Amino acid sequence: MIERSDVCDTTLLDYEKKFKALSDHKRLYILRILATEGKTCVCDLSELLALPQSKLSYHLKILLDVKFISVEKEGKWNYYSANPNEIKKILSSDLCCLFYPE
Amino acid sequence: MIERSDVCDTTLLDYEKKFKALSDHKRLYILRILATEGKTCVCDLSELLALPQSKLSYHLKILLDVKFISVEKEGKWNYYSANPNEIKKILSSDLCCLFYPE
DNA sequence: ACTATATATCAACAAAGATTGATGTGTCAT
DNA sequence: ATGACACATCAATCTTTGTTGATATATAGT
Repeated sequence: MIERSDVCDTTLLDYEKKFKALSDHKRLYILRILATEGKTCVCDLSELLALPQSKLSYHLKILLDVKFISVEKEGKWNYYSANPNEIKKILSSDLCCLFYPE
Repeated sequence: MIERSDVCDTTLLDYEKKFKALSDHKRLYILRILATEGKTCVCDLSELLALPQSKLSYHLKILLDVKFISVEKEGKWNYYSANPNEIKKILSSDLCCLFYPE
């Protein structure tokens, strides 16, 4: 639970950053794919989303920075996956079904 | 409740817009003031937030567009207030306390 | 009608974010 | 060690947002 006393400008800046990460439909789409498909490597994502690799890396980094997703390195591949808990901290349970269908 | 079938790209574009509205700490701050203080006119907001009128109007419009706030005209004044329900549709209950302290 | 106040809107500019193509780095197979 | 692949990062550019100061509109009081 967030304490009222935490709700200072610094906190607002943190949330600004998180909402900024969500304020792009490409990134929302990426999140949805990762949430529903699970662990996925960049090259597969690139195909699924029809996004060039470099653009994808750019957007993945933004989502990574605010911890909505995380990476695991396995040999040549980087597997990305969604962090349900971080997402659920922010979004209403109704909205979560955008990413996590019942 | 949002149906899985609604979760198409058009929907994502709608959410993109809502998150964009939240992705600025000035606007988050405006929301918080409106949520806690209730109905407030632009001139009072301008003082409370130390924002010039024109900048404030710009940000209010963005919040208005996505229905997080609404206006009532009364004589010379425009009174803005937060729309708790619209905000609660989007944000987790934890996060809502950013705006609506228990 | 005139003036003052409250607010919205506009045009010019500045700043931040996104896209593109190229280059760099690490890993694997040969 | 060489070549191919997976990916990150970078610099240049383009696009979108935000800011500023000025102007426009509406209302209220005199």
